[in-house]
Amino acid sequence: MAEFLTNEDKRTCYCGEVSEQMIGSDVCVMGWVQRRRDLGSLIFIDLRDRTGIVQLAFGDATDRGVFEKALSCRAEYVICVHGKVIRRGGAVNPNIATGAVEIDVSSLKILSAAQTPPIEVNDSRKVKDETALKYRYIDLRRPELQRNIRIRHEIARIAREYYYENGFYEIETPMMIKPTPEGARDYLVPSRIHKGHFYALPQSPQIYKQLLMVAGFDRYIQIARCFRDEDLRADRQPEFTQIDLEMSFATQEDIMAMNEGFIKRVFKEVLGVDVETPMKHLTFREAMDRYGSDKPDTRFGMEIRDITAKVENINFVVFRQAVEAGGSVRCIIAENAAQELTRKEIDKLTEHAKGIGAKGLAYIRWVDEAPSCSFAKFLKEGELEKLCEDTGMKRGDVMLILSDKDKTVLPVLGALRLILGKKLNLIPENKYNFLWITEFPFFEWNDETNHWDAMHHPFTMPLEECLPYLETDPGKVRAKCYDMVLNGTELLSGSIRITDWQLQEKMFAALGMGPDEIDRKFGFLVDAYKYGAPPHGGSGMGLDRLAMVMCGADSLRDVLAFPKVQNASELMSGCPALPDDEKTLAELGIKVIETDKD
RNA sequence: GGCCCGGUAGUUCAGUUGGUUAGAACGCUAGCCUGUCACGCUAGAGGUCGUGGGUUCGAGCCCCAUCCGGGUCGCCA
Repeated sequence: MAEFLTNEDKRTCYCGEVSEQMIGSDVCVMGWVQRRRDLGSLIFIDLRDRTGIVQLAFGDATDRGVFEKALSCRAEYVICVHGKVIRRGGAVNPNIATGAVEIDVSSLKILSAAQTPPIEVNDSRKVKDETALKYRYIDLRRPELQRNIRIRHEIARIAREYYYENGFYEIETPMMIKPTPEGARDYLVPSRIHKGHFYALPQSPQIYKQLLMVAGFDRYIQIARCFRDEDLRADRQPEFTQIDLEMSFATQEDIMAMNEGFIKRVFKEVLGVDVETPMKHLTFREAMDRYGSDKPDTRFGMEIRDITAKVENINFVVFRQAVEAGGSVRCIIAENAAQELTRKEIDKLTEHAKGIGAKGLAYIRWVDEAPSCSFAKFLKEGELEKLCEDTGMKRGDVMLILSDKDKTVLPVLGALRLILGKKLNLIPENKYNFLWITEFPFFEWNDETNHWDAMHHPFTMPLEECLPYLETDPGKVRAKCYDMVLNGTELLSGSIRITDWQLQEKMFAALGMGPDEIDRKFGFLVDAYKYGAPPHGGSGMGLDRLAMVMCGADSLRDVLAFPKVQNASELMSGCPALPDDEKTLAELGIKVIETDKD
């Protein structure tokens, strides 16, 4: 039978706060039993709460009843103790903050007698995700997760403080909105009153925040929950949080600077790291050319090089065909990697490259006296040596060469670059490389639907200089759109919005929407811009991703309290689920149809 | 939807060419122990080998199917 707290049980401090300054004073602490060490007539209990651990001591002088209770304590019991802080009788434990002191316990209440937990609360004992997530409420007690969740809280707190100080209003936008077929799949919520109709959960507060600018609020911020019904990744959850903002009468530079200010502050306050601002800028084109990615990790080099001109005299049909088809020949050079990158390893990389769209991968590997080359038989005397010399390839290096359309060559080399960076340990830890990527293409050709899609979203302002190409050459149109990238992770995406309704209609038209469709889907937005709209723009920063990088975690799961697994279910509660009474579905006018698994 | 990896005790794992009663560590239970802190020592309990089917004299191991978990490509305006 559990004991209860009374008015005398007032916690005086957290476990991790008990210090040498408190020696001699009476304290009351509460928490979970981390471990009990029973030495016979001497018992020690490590008591844990969110701040850390303090040792409780029970011995000769301890009241027998209290001693018996201490004896009965097991892992994860929740207890409340009163006692006196004393210097430790034995050795100091340098591994914990409270290692010089202990509490000589005078009373103990067992508030909850825990069953033996299925998993241990211990950072050093790795439990597989499946089990850990099923018992998430236990796993979350681990110091590492406690710390991550706390850091996440700090980020959110600092965001609010910073943006409030800068004149932003926090305004909530609806969580139940109109479904749109554009972009990611919506999560749908059925309407009881309007049978057969659905609300969508927002993929972002995009349109509403723009309307808040039209409404004159000038500066808006929201720590906004967003939903996308797409497949998960380590850095992608179906439900995620953005630090979402919008500013009126602001330029792209103003918005970037505002975000930089936040990043500078949050890194300083949380990690003690000074972030240099203004951050470096790279256009989308440059990023693709040099790193094969619109979110390059610039913590290491190995940049992509265009060697089309250097191989034009080589009579290798693969290169020739690619160039004739409008493509290019490009390479990355892994310096001093020839020992590690064996023929077998290169074969693996080739397979990987094929898996992501390349037709093949050529290489030069220079380990012995003379370099070996996958297309040697197509080379004339001296050509290989000349190629090495021209590209600055040295003995000990490996060059990976790809020839195809740029659309294939660049991302594949970019992916190989990242794999090699990790494999060859080229990525320094504790380094934070921030970067703005700008001038994204507005349109992206969709091979499946055979029309242009908006790369960012259709409310993005094109660069003025690109307006003439809108109808003639959409592929050339670049946008006032910017991503903040940190160590290869896209942290933020934002843009200046179109505030001219006629231009907005033009953009919709370029995306293949007829007047009726525009009116049906976005009529209210176009209308809004007819009644006086300030120029404005904004951004959404991934709070989860920011927390992930700041915590040094590999997965969003490590910074979310209750994450979902790969198939978008949650293992603890077992959602999603079919409502278990028929009335619920009937009221919604919904009938579930059994389908074959496809 | 594709590809790759995994599923054996409460937990993390080992398990040889298919061969006796499936092992270890930690955890758990009991006993002993006055300075431990991953306490120590002694003893003990604990297994539908993810599930279903097949091959075989015999399957944790081989084959087929399926479920679950992880990574990734597609997808993510």
